[in-house]
Amino acid sequence: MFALVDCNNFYASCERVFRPDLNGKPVVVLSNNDGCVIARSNEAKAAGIPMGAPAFEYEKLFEQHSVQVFSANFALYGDMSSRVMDILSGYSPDMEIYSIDEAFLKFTGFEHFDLQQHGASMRSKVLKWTGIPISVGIAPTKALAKVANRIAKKYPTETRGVYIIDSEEKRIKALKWLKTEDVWGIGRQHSQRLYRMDVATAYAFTQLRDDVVQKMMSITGLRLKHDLEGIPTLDMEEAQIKKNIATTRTFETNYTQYGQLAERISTFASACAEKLRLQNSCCHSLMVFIHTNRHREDLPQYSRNIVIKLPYPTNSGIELTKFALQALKQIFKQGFAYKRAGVVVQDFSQADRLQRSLFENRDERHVPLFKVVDAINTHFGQQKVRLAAQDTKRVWKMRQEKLSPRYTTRIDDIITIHV
DNA sequence: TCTGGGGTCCTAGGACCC
DNA sequence: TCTGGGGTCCTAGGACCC
Repeated sequence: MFALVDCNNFYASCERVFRPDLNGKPVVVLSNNDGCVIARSNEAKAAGIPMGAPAFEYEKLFEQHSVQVFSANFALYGDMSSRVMDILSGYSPDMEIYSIDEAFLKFTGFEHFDLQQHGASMRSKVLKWTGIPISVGIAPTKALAKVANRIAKKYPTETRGVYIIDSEEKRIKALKWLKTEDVWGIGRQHSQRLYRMDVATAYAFTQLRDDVVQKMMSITGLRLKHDLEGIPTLDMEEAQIKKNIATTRTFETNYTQYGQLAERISTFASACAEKLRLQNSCCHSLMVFIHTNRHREDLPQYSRNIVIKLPYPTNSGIELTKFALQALKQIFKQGFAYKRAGVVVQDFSQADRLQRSLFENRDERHVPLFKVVDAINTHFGQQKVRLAAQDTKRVWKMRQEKLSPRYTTRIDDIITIHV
């Protein structure tokens, strides 16, 4: 059996842990730049705030329902996530962290365990130790565990947050209940096509012929179908090193000058380099893109990206910045108001097993240099040491007007308790 | 005025190899 | 009239996830 454990309204729940006065009240968390709603408490959902809602369009509704609005505090969410995952890892030797707020657990050899009780124990321990409410779905396959989790979340009173699909009757009932577009792995495009074929539930999807599914949704869709039928097809995945690393941002204001963009691109390239070093990778190529604001039809639009092959693999912030700026020079055009840009590094190899070339002029001194830079920045806080090409005052330049304290990762932000 | 960020996998088609 | 067979690698685009 597999369990899918999912934190309820994760970001909103994190904000509530240190603000219990917000329990029972509508809470939303905004994306970077305070742009869109990316998390909602149940009360906020009930108030009619959709996922992805642009904040400025919903200000009135926020006011009407006294919604508590927060800027994204990823330092807090990341730390809370690792606390939750630590606890869950005690419930099975085989765990896959699927996202910041979700994990699969595999129960092999748990035949003599009462899994209902096992799930209930996870739930109460995570709640007691972290303050985060979770839902647990347990079933013979990963896709069915996802379905079970959805049921647990939808009917918290009846299920007490834990639901098990352990019989054919329960499986059929669950699949008939689940709408096509809510199936894990069926997105908007496919669900629209499926509706045109009168496939409105997960059950109807499993009644399609294998070749029909494969033709329409490739091997990925067929695997999903089998998993929903109760045939374990999707297995646990090993934590892998990333194959792409991106650092991209929407700007607080429009940038029209090359110099402004160059500073941003330098910061993004440095951040990519740091993430590369963290997983011990070097990249062989890099992509830079710049976009104007696509929502402004009154302004001239321009959007381009360029991929640069590097002469040698690297994870040096100095080198990546140099190459990223070369790329930017090639695509920058005067006369546009830029709103978004980013750097994506790709084609990785392991940093300590590089294939070297006879003619490369790689500066070996960067390796020890960035070891020191990373050590200093870890010890004294993010971006204490930066390249001169980066802004010396601010790093991300985002609007974050409603940022909560970093309660768990910053000594100055620890709460004081008055007895 | 204001609209997020970061990933994965699969397929088809073209270029190229022997 | 008739023009082989079997591969690999790369890229772009489409779909999906949180």
